[in-house]
Amino acid sequence: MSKEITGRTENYSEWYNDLVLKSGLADYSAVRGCMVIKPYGFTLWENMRDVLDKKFKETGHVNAYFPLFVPKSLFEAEEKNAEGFAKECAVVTHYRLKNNPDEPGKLMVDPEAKLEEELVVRPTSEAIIWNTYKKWIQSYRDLPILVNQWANVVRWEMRTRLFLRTAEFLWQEGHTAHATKQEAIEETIQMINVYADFAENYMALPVIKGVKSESERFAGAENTYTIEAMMQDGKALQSGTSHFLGQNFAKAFDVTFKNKENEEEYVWATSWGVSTRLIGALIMAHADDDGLILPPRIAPHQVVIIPFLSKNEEETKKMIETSINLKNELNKMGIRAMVDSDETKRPGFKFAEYELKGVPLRVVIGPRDLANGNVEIARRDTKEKSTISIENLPEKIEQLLENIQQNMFDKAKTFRDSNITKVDDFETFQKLLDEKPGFILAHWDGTAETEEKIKELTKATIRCIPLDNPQEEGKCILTGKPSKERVLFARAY
RNA sequence: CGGGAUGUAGUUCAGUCCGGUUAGAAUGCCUGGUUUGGGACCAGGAGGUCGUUGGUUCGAAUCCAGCCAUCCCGACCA
Repeated sequence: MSKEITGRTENYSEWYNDLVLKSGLADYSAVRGCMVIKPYGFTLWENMRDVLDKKFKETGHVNAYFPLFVPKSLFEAEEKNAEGFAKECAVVTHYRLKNNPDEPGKLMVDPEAKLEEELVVRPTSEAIIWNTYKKWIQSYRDLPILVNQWANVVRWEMRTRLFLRTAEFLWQEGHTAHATKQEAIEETIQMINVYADFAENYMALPVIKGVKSESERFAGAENTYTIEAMMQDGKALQSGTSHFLGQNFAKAFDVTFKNKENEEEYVWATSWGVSTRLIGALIMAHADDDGLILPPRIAPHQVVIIPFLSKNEEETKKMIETSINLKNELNKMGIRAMVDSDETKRPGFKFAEYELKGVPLRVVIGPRDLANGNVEIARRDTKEKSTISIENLPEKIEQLLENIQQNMFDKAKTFRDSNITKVDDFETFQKLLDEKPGFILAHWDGTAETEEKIKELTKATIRCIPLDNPQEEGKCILTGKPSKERVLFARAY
């Protein structure tokens, strides 16, 4: 009642904003395009981060930290990369403020304190990292270098949206250096697989793995792998990328090593990243008009236990006790459970509040339940309520959480799959994008010109060329030229 | 960056067109009481640099200009 959420069908954008703000994930800030990630949102990010970090370490990576600032001369060294990001770089030009003599109490940039060389606020860290790697690498024995960093980056976007596109955002960026091309390519593929595994098994977000077309490729990369997810409005969201950088950065930063044959060679590189944008994906893939629906594996709270308070003090005490015992048992099993015994809020209010926050499972313990040895359980994903015996409750809850996790994935996958259509003529292609938004598999002649033209006509872009794509003869949807496989088209965030 | 809209109490908004006492409502908040199986009720109370800076005026939330922020559409975006 107090927190009205705009309906999904009414206005999808407003629905999204309402959810982010009212569920307590994030807030706007006084800085253009920058948001505050609130504790609830940050806990969610921490959970995602912890899972990913573990996976990175399991695959041999270590964390490090590189500077926020990149001297302009370093930044521009890899030309394509620099050019790709140039338009959205924040630049530090001065290092001091001073009192404004014309306006007492106000500060001004001290013109005397101009930097000799401007510092670019990193939009990504390849430049500063490869400049560093040059010092670290002399021999094949120094390779591979498998480093990741958790950091913030800044991209001065014209139009921002909470989590999906903000001027500053949090992410991780892996930067690896290898002795052979083969090894670097394997690394690139390994990491896109790590991302896909994370998206599907933790975020319950089905993704399509693929390769970017040349025009959608990361600036400075030889090849970009991507995972693409479908949102509930049928649009695609690029959810993670892994780049094979070839020797581009090694050449730009003169990073060479002596191989076993005592020959000087350029180092092979990869980089890969996912960001807080994933939280946007989570919302748009799963949430409904009542609020967020978070997958149990990363939800800040997996279970909320709400004791009903009774006039009978003794009874109330007992319900709270039972609640806390259950919480402790769940915690012991590694389940993130909380008790809300706040007397000042009524149960109905709490129900609505935790539904808004997307807590996967709600356990209600009231006098009636207590007397019968039952509790009421409500799952967020299906909104089903059931009364179950208190016997073996923790085990049942554990099972239910797994069930919810799986159900969320299945539901999202069914939705996605039913919104992927094979199309063979351009008229249908155009019509479908407007009438039934989703992904379209269509033939493409492989040229950037055709891709550009299709984008102009339909606003749809090639999201990726799926991996393990079935090969089939066909004709380009636009030009009719021969094509050997279908590629994935969609309108995208 | 272009077009449109908005900015008044924690929140949502009225008041602005047509300047004039002490700026209102709902909700939220605080206190007390009654309540409690799906967003409770009664009584009392606190809470506002009207986004910001400047201008016009005897007088500005109201008119004008700049700036800041947000939303929507577009352009742009690995």
